[in-house]
Parts: sequence; structure tokens; C-alpha cells
Amino acid sequence: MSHSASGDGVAGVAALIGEPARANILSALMSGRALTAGELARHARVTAQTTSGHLARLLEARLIVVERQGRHRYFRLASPEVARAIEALSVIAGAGPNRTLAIGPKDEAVRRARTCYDHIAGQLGLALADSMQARGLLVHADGAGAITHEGQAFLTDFGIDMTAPARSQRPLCRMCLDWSERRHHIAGRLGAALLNRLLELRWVERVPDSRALTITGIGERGLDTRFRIDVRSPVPHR
Amino acid sequence: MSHSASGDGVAGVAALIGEPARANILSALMSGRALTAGELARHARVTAQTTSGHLARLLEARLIVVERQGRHRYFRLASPEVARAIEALSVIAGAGPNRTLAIGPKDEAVRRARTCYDHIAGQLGLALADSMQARGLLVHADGAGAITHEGQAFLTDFGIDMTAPARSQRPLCRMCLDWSERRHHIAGRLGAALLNRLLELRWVERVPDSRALTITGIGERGLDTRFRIDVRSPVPHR
DNA sequence: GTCATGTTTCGGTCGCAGCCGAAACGTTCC
DNA sequence: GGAACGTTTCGGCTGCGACCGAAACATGAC
Repeated sequence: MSHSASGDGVAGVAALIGEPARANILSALMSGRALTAGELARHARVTAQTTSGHLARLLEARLIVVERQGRHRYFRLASPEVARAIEALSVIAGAGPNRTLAIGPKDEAVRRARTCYDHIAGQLGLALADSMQARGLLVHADGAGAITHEGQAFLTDFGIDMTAPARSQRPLCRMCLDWSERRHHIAGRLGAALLNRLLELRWVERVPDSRALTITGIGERGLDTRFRIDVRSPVPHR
Repeated sequence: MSHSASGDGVAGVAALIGEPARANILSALMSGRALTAGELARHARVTAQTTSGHLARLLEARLIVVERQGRHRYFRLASPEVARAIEALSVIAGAGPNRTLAIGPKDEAVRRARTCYDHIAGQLGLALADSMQARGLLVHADGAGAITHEGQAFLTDFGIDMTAPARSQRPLCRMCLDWSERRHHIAGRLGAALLNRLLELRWVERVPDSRALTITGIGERGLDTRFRIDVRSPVPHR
């Protein structure tokens, strides 16, 4: 008679995510981009009417937000917290019985580098975390991390200002467990800033209709000189 | 046609959690204790038969594990990852429209100190994190944390050995977002060790049928002398 | 204005899954 | 042995909600 606070609300949110069509919608939005209702309908593999209903429910529960633009409506995840919950669910789902071998060549690009809401995941994400750790820019002890003074300097030089006062409540540097690699990569405000900067420099580019990121030629060279990351080498599997 | 990896598995797990009865079961198990099917039936407010079915499905999905003991079957959450996902969902659920005022005096104990799977949450959890931060035992920068050398020494002296090689993959020190306070407390192996030690010392005690923890007289004094935490003072709200 | 496109509302069908009663099964205690 | 208790299986009921077709409602292009 006291479990109202915990169980009830959780069930509602989870039930919302627990519908295949809605889960597909949310997964598509995990790319971090804002997508239209029509695009989401295609991702979810249901008709536009059905999608419309789902979107209405997701909006009411504040899992997503919308922005009108002409005759389109662009949907985004409402907050990093929502992305976190979905990622946490992915971790459990991925840990299932025989999931490890069930990946085709199609997903290879996704495993190499992809967006995780607003930061970089996949092998590139891990490599960035490992590299910064090895050079003393980041204290990344066992799934938790903090930026060192050297790290602050490095980032400023790289074009990322992390010294600005936190106007948002969001953690500066959080580590996010990767569903494909089962290790942590950089999330939080730093993770978002890194992704932005890499896109800005055109070191990586988004792949349409996918969470995947491609590493450009400039990116390969840049990652090598600035981060000592050799993109072509076999992936570190620790 | 490439979203099999993300959306599908997530939907299954979320649907499992998204049933009120099952959510209640999982919430009850968030206390970290192992409970019998009968107890869980009472928590979930459904009959034993119904509960049995739910437990079977949760077992098959590996969200929980079971241990026989005589004519009882004791259920536990399968892993910290499961607890994480549930906590992440709680955060979203709690952020809903007018949830902030919907708490009665009954929940006050739960807000003061409670278990969050296997570590301490609530105001006491925050106080511990803040205290260790202030004394330089923990680098707890914005939602991510690592133990300092001074921290290692302090913990050893306090009866917690964190220097042992990590036999499990589990993070040493992770920060967990609190659904009632919206700030981070200490989780990971350190969080679990702290809860264990405090129970061992009888500084805190479990409340039957609840996630709540009570702070004993010894505990009050101990927390004051060792951690500089004044349990009686108005809670720090930052 | 007309037409095309993106999105929502309405109405009705259908299937899944949660629920319980009854009964069977297994274990412990006396 | 029998009785009590905890748990599971079976069968049948019931209701919620996901889905689509059709049509209405917007917005923008011409």
C-alpha cells in the first residue's frame, strides 16, 4: 500500500515504450535528429494514422516534443533522461540469450560509429574514451568519469569550451554503457559537445535514415593526429 | 529494415515492465531483497496464480532469477543493469506533470533513506555523496565519480576494501540519479559496499515490506563523527 | 481557385493477454 | 499417514488497445 510512487508511474512509461511501433519510433529518434510523422511511420512500419495516434500518446506522456514547421511536424526525444532509459532497456535486451551472433553485415557501420541520442557510441565512441583516458585528459574509472585540468586545456584548444557554467542541470561528463560493445563511452554534456564538434569539423557525417556515422578522410587523419586513434586498425577489444 | 537491433528487443523488455502487476513486482524487488512468490503477489495486488504467470515470464526474459528454498521460491532482480533500467524509467515517470505534490507523509521515510537495489538512495544517499565529495574522498564531478587515493585509505579504515581486483565487470563507482531528489547518489560496487557496511554496523536497518531504511541511534552518532552528516538537520537541498 | 501532400479524426474489427476460479502438484509439519 | 501451506497449471471470460479504411482537415504549390 505504499508502492504507488514507484510501480505505477514506471508501468505507464514502460507500457508506452513497450509497443513495437512506438519502440521503433523512439529508436529512430535515438539518432538525435528531429523527424517528421511520415518518416516515423515508415520507421515503425505502420500507417500514418496509426503513427499519429502513437505520437499523440508519446507527446502527452512527455517522452517526445514536437515543433511545427510548415505542414510538417518535427518530433524529438524530450530529454536526455528519456534517451537514457531507452539505452538502459537496450542493454538488458541485448544481454538476452543468443543475441550476440544475430548481427548481419548491415549493422557493421552501426557498430563502428553511431549516434546515441546526442553523443557518439560504437567503436569510435570507445576509442575516444580510451584515448582521452590514456592521455590523462579524462579520469574514466570503471564506468564513471571526470575531466582533468589537462583535459580542459585540450578541449579548449580543440574548440570545445567546457568551462562555461552549467546552465542546465545536465551532467558534464557521464559514461554511457554501449549496447553493442558492452563498455562505456562518453556521454553527458561533454559527449554532446564532442559529437557536435566532430560534425562541425566534418570528421564524421550522419548517414540518412540511420543512427550510423561515417568517418570522412579528414576525420581519419584528424583522429589520428589529435586523438592517436587509428580508425583502420582492428578494433581494441580489451 | 535495419532497426531490428534497437527497437525490437527494447519493446519486448519494456512491455514486460509495462504491466502494472509486473511493475509492482519489480519495484518490490528494487529493495534488493529476495522475496517469495506469495509476498510478491501481495505487493502486486493480484492472486497467486496470476503472479506465478508473471514470474515465469520475467524469469524467461532473465529480468529476475530464482532460488529454491524448501517450499518457497525466492526471487531477485537478475542484475544491476535491470535495476538501472527501472530506475531510469522512474526518473521519467517522476518528471510527469504534477507528480511533485502527490506524496504523502507515508513516503517520508522512503525519501529520507532507502535502498535502491543494492545501494543507498534518498536524502541519506545524497548526504553520503556530498560528504565524501567535500572531504576529497570521491571525485564526484557532475554525475560521474571516481575514488581518490585518500578515499581508498578512508574506506579501508572504515572497513571497506575497494582495492581488491574487480572480479566482476561491474563499475567500481557509478552515480545513480535519484527519482525522489533528482540528484545523484553513489551506486556501483562502492555503493553496494557502503550499504553492506552500514547494515553490518547497524547504522541503518531495513524496514519490513518496504524499501525504506531507518537510521539507528548508533548510526546517527557514527554518521556524524565519520562522515560529518547531521541526520537531524534540515536536508540540504542545494 | 484547384490539386497534391502531410497529418489527424472517426468507426469498427480483431486478437492478445491479464485476470480469476478450480484443481492439481509439491513440500513441510505433526 | 493426513492436514496445511505455497505454488503452478488449466480453462474460460473479458476488456483494452493496436490496426486499418475512409474521410476530414490543414498547408503549400500552381
